[in-house]
Amino acid sequence: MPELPEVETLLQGLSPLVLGRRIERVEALRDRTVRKIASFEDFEASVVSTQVVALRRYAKHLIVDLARNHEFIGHLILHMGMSGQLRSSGLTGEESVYVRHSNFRVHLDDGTIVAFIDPRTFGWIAFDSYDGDPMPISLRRLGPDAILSSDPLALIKARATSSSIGIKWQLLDQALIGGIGNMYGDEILFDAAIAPFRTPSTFSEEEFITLITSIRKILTRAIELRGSSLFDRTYRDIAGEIGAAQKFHMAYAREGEPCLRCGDQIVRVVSKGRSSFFCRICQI
DNA sequence: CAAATATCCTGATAGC
DNA sequence: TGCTATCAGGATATTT
Repeated sequence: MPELPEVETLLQGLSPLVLGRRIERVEALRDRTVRKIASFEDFEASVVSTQVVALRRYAKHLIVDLARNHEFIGHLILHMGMSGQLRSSGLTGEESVYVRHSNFRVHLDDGTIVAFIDPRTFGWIAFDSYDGDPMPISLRRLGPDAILSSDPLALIKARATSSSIGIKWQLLDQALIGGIGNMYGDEILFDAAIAPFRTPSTFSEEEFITLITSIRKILTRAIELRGSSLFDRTYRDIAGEIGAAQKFHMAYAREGEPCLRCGDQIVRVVSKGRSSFFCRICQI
């Protein structure tokens, strides 16, 4: 389940492979993968023969800025969904991009092939034309990025306190703050010692500051550890290597195991169809 | 209008 | 052994 740290790791791996390269060909092997387009032919016409001039990440999205004749024309946007992976022929050979569920491929002018592999097809790719705003139109509804934004506290506090839903669901709301998913949501709340179902309207000023501190701390550490690869090893970087952040997980997927702070059992509570793992003693 | 729920999908796993 | 049922989850559409 690639969240912000996993997407940041993919960005680091992908950048040196594609920066400055020209897109020669794109292949869509599955209908659902390329979305928000009138037709694949339109999409193809938009991106083929463009040059990759920049790569960036916003929330859980990878943004590939494209130029034609040295003029910036738009962005390719990638969202990894639940099971999305990237693989490059330049790193792991051609056979690694021609695998089952290789749903989308880009062929570059140096022969490199980059594949988007996604069994559960919750991931997607889109193209947004440049319209004068550096933020692609598809991403403008997103809230501040969880780590790029210098001061998300002021931005989210007013909105969070005006809602009656629990903090866990607010952290997952990409329109409020971008980049946090179910896994890091639990890790952040454990670190901040805040219970997932607490409503932010009950938070003290200190608790807000603690929460913002934990968001930065947990996500930054996970980036340094190159993301979390759980038991199923679904997440891997573009070279196929697993991350190490899961070794530091204190709550997520630890149901029944002892809390590493107090020794009580970590519990799992399902609400709105989503699991939350937390410690009933440490998180209040 | 806000919040809750249904929906998409397939690999892994539990249970019989 | 091999089958079936269940589960996981991000974002969007639909319903309450």
